[in-house]
This record gives sequence, C-alpha cells and structure tokens, in this order.
Amino acid sequence: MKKDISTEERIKEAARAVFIAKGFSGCSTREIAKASGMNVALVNYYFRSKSQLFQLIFNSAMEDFTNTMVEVFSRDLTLPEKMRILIEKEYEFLSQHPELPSFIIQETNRESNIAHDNFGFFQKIVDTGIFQQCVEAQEREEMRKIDIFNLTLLIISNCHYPFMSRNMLKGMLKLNDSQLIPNIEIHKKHVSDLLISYLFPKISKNEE
Amino acid sequence: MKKDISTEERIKEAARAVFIAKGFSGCSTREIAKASGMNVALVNYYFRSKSQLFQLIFNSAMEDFTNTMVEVFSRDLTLPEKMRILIEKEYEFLSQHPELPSFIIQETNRESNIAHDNFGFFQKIVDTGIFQQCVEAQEREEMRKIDIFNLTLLIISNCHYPFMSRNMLKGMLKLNDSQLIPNIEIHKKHVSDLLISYLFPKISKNEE
DNA sequence: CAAAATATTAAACATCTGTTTAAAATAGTT
DNA sequence: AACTATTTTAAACAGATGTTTAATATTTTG
Repeated sequence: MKKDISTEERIKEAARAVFIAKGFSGCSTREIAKASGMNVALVNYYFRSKSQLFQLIFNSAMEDFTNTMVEVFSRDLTLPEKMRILIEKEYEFLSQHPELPSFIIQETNRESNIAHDNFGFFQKIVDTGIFQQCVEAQEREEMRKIDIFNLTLLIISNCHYPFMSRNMLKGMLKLNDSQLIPNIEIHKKHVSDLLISYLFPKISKNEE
Repeated sequence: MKKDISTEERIKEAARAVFIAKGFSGCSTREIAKASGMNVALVNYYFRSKSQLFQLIFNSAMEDFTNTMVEVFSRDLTLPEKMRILIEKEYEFLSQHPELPSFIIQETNRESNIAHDNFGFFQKIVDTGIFQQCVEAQEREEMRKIDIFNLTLLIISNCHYPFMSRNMLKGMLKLNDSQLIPNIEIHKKHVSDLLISYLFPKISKNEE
C-alpha cells in the first residue's frame, strides 16, 4: 500500500523544470520521462496524462508567482515600506527563477488551456488586506488615487518584465549573463524609486 | 517565369497569424497550410522549411516591435514630448496587435532558436540619436541620470507587459474584454505620468 | 510463506510531425 | 502548335507524439 513517493516526486520535479523551460507544447512526455530517469509509461501511471501533470505544475508555479506578494503584504508595515520590500523580494526571487514570469504569461495566453482559474490566486492577495490599506491611505491623501488593476499592473510590469526579456535584452544590447546581473540590480533601484515616488508623492518628498 | 505572388503571400500571412497566436512549437505546418487554404507541400515549396518560414515571420515581427520607437524618436521634439507620444503610439499599436509582445518574448526565450541577432533592430533605435539626446539633456540636468539599458527597459516594461498579461489579468480580476480596454487606457495615462515625472523631474514640476 | 496490491517495464497503438517525391496541372516561350 | 518552366497536388516517408496494454518485478498484507 505504502508507495515509494520518490519516483512520483522525481517525475514532478523533472516535469516542473522541463515545462517551465520549454512550455507545454515545447516538450514531450518522453523528454520529461528521460529527465526524471523514469519510464514513459510511469508519467501517465502517476499523473494520467501530460495535460494533468501540466496543470499540477502550472498551479504550483502560480502559487510561487503570487507568494512573495502575499508574504510581504501580510506584514505589519506602512505601504511605502511594503512596496520597497516587495520589490526587493521579487527581484531576489526572480533572480533565482527567471523563467517563471514568461512561463506564466506564455501558458495563460495558450488557447486550449481552459483552466484559467487564476482568480483564486489573486484572492489570496486581496485577503492580505493590502487594497483596504491602500484605500485608507488614499483617504488620508498619503497615496495617489489609483485602481487595484493599475496598481497591480504597475508593480508586476516593472518586476517581472526585466526577467522575461533578459534574452531579448542580451541580444539587443550584446550583453552576456555576467553583465546582465548588475544592470538588473540597478534597475531594481530605479523601479523602487519610480513606484514609491509616484504612489506616495508627499512622503517621498519629505524623505529627500 | 512570372509567378503568382498571391499564394506565397497568402501562406506568409497565414503563417504570421498562426505563429504569433500559437508560437513556433505550438503549431504545425499543416495548420498553416490549412489556414492559408493551401497544400502542405506548398509551404515548403515556397519557404523550404517550417524554421525558415518562421525566421521570416519573426524578423518582420521584430521590425514591427521596434518600429514605433524608431518612428517617434526620429521626430524633432523634446524628450518629454517624445516620451509622451511614444507611449501614446505604443498603446495604440499594441491595442491592435496585443499578441506581439508575448510572441517576441516567448520566441527569444526558446532555446534551439539560434538566430538571435536582435542587435540590428536595436541599432535602428540608436541611429535615431535618441540616446545622444538623452546624454545632452542629462548634461543640462534636464533629465535624470539613467543608463540606456534601464531607460529602454522602463519604457518597454510599462508599455508591453500590460498587453502580454491581459489574459492573466482577465483571469485574476474576473474581467472580460470590454472591461479590459478602458482599464488599459487608464493605465496608459499612469505610465505616461509615471515615466515623465521620474525621468524629467524638474520639467514636470514646472508643468504642474 | 502465499496472496494481493502496487510499481515498473518494454512494446504496441494510432495519430501527428516535418519533409520529400513524383506525377499532374498550369503558365510562359518559341 | 509543341516544348519548357513553373506551380499545385496527393501520396508517401520516417520519425515523434500521447496514451494504453499486458507482462514482469517489487512491495505489502494476512
């Protein structure tokens, strides 16, 4: 009865790496099997189909995708502090997982991928009370009036796009990896200053 | 001798639509053939292989990708004016071609896609003299000190990511297309204000 | 240990993949 | 008109694809 979890887990880990690197339609079941050192049939034995295995990986990737936001927004801090720390943590996390943002975008844009119930992930962010905190700050005129949609989008754009575009940037500016890292580090600082001074104009004026 | 250009062109147009919608590994030669109303063999008759046809489409997509920048930066305007008009034009163009940014990112991140000579496209932007104009403005202290890398990245992030993420946003915020469009229109205004006030702090202070 | 349940394997399956071939249709040339 | 070059077609190709099968090995249970 007690099954050896190591094979199932090994397949899942290999699948995660392969799917995130190449996307659903960019890889085969056999490639995942080989990467995990297992048989092709075992993949379907444990996960029934390529699609079901993918759905599993995708959801866990979405979890990671929103995890930093949930974690930072749950802390007991002022909004500018949360913003600064979030950007810091996002850049830190994405430096370790630079393929994640483009994977998420690629797969949410793939048709035939029906199960786009990303609302659950967003709800976790809402549950941190961050948007309530924003409304209150806006009432006290400590924060610029801005919708949830635009606020979320400003943050994600400036945190995720730099990592998604790293290969394009390398090609366009003729950079190698070792040149890219410090540039992204500088970019983090720009993004931090940019967003905080835009969202909290008075406070950032006082700080200067 | 005189060949009917219509079939070749029809295949290219179908290929463009299919490739951009589904990516290189997300579609088949037969799908492109069917979309153009032509035979499978004709695709290879005119373009030799799926890869060569793709390369053609990709390059033309990269052309479109950088076209707005080249066009706006070539005008005889001040930097804040160029910035404002660029954002305006980018949002206008991408509203008509929302799939383009994620296509470019997806394909520049696909390994086995060797030919990443995106430098040529970037050179066209450099040739507009925009970066020289920035250096001069920075010397006159009319513009914040910022590297080409970070400046380019700030602009592209805030213009392209909103369109790349539209399906994710729709899923996360439970929006439909008709709700998305006005939100993106508002976002354009935020991005414009955000970037101009950050890059040209003194001037935008005078304007207020 | 024997029986039952679970895990693993190699092989087969039907279909799809990119590409090629060789014949047929069409257009162009003399 | 006949001949040549070009375009289009259906069919075949070899290999890859997701998935299933049926037999074997291993573990768990009584």
